[in-house]
Amino acid sequence: MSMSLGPLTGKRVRARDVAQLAGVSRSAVSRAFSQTAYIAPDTKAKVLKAAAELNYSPDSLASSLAKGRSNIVVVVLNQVDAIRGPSFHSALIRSLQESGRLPVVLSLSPMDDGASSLKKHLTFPVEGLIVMSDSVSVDVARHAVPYVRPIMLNFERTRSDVDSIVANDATGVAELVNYLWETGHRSVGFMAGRQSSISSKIRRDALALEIARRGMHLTVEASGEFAYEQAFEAAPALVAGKKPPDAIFCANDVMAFAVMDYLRLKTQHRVPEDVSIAGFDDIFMARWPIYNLSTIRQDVDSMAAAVTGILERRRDPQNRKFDPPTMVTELVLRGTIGRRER
Amino acid sequence: MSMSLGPLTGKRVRARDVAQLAGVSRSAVSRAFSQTAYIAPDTKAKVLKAAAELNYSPDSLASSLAKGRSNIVVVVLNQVDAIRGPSFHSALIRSLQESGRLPVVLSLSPMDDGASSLKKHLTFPVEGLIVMSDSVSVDVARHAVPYVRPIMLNFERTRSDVDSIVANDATGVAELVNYLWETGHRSVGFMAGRQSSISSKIRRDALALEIARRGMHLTVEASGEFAYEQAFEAAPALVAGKKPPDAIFCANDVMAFAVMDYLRLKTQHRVPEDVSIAGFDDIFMARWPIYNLSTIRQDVDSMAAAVTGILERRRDPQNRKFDPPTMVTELVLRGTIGRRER
DNA sequence: GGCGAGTCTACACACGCGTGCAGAACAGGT
DNA sequence: ACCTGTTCTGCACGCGTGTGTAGACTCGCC
Repeated sequence: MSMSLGPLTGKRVRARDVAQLAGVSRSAVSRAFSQTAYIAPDTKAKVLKAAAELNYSPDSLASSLAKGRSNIVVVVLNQVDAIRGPSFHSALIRSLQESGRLPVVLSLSPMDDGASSLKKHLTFPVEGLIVMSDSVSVDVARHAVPYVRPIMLNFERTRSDVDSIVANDATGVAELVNYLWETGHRSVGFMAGRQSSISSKIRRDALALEIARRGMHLTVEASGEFAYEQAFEAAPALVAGKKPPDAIFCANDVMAFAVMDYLRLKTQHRVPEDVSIAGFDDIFMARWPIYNLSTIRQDVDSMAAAVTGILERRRDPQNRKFDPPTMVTELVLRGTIGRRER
Repeated sequence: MSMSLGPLTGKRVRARDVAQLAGVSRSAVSRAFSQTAYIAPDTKAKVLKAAAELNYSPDSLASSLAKGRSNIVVVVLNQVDAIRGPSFHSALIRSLQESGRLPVVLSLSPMDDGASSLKKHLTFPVEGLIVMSDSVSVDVARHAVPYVRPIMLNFERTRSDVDSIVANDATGVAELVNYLWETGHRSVGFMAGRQSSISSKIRRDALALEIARRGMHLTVEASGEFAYEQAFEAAPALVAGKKPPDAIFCANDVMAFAVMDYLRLKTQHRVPEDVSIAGFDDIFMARWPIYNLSTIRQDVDSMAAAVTGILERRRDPQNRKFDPPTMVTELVLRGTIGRRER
């Protein structure tokens, strides 16, 4: 299998080498690899045989140049583990490459709004631009690659010149509140994410709405910036009163871990006997027995597939408008939500 | 700032557009953006002004094609959070892009050795190939991109046709063992990573060597596959005897968390009073107060910089041999290593 | 054998850019 | 005024591939 090819063997093999070996013209080689172009079956077979022999495949970049259609998709993020955790990043990358696209990752500094860095680095034609960073605005994205419709995954409000996935966070939150109600919880605290984050706002609004509908009470709120350290610092405020809320909902899982750790390390409150905890995302650590967190799951694989689906539809530019895919959330019940007898 | 450019404004601007606006030839535009080519200062200024006006920068892919030198670097991994955690991935991506390279991420299925998938996806010229997956062998990497010297970060044994970074895991482990010795530990258990992983083997060998040198005892070993779940399952074996080891060293942090969680959830052993725990990597969770893990840190930023440095040196192909950069590790002492009175 | 219809191949150009080379423009010296 | 040297620009070709088009070739029929 590994034929021990010497040190850094020669140059890449080009179409003309294959043509020479197969005894045909270079353009015949090109046609053999094209889906649409016309070519006699036996010439095609001859070419493919020679190509396999030389281990040739067409240079996809030169091909992009010639066709005027690139297969490069740029994924913009701040940190790999920012919004949906590394698992979504993995799923997205894999989905892109399995659909024959080339994922290029662009990582921004935490506070970079991308205005200059996007234009500096995006000096090549792209098929798509996927923005996972919530510090990059729609305007910046549109301006950085004016000839393409960006796919915004930071949940900025929908605009016509932008594609996005409608993450149905509100439904998931409603489901959670309903379960909390049924299990006897009446007062709820909320740990918010970043101020600028739309998803944090969506989750908070849904929480407030559903709570009000049932006559429950949103008793206390704090902001944890989506990060463990800040949430740990902010946690005391959530249980400061004489009576802590029945349950605390955190805008993501990591902050839920911080609240749990604060409660067990610094207070006498037990989870879930005294305080119930719920998170959002269902990252891999939520299943660890020490947390065993009840949370709202985003299906990262179907989200990634949805992104690829958008790119697929947008290949035909006359698809002006179509329904943005809606992502379903799932309430995952583990051990951090108890029952309150009434 | 955001001048509300209409919906999907026209095509990309090319060099000839700039040339026309500046009143020069297209090649003058090209020269204006070149570092080496000769051009009169005022023509250059004229061109750059026109370029700024049109928001132009040269297509880096077409440029690669023309120069016969690509700036694309492919990063191969299994999962984003596989070997060194997402933080190294972030650091590497950023280091690459800041050095003007284009990072393309290729994510393999967990068991994929890459033999076919690498050849299928790498259909374009690359400047470098960085392999972070330990399921991809040197031979596969060499064969997938025969014209380039891969940079292997899975610590396979050094070969002349491959570049790699010498991660000085052994020194870090020696430092740890020395500290364990000084704090009175005499018996040590080891939680290994994957069988196939070279880094796990390096760490185990270093541990065994240093322990033997001091007349300490490597009393028990288990394998946790670098993963929390498997480590949690394997943890009982480490403390099964009538007397658990004084300390347990885990080949990475995540497995250390699993062992700690097992001990506190399922046994009476306290950390660090009864059993000391040490990990490897210093991922962000190691600082969480519930773990507060003593561990061996890899400096992800300098590792990433080292990778970029290798690419830089290899731009000149006559640099046949140079010393591979050595990464220093640092012993991070937190709360999971206690003192044993003797 | 000649001729028309049909099938396929090779030529040539294009994609956007880098760069060797020839020659234009210009300055300075005699 | 003429020559030499220097400085710069534009022409033209090449990077590897896709594809419209003209024409070569085959085949069948009269």
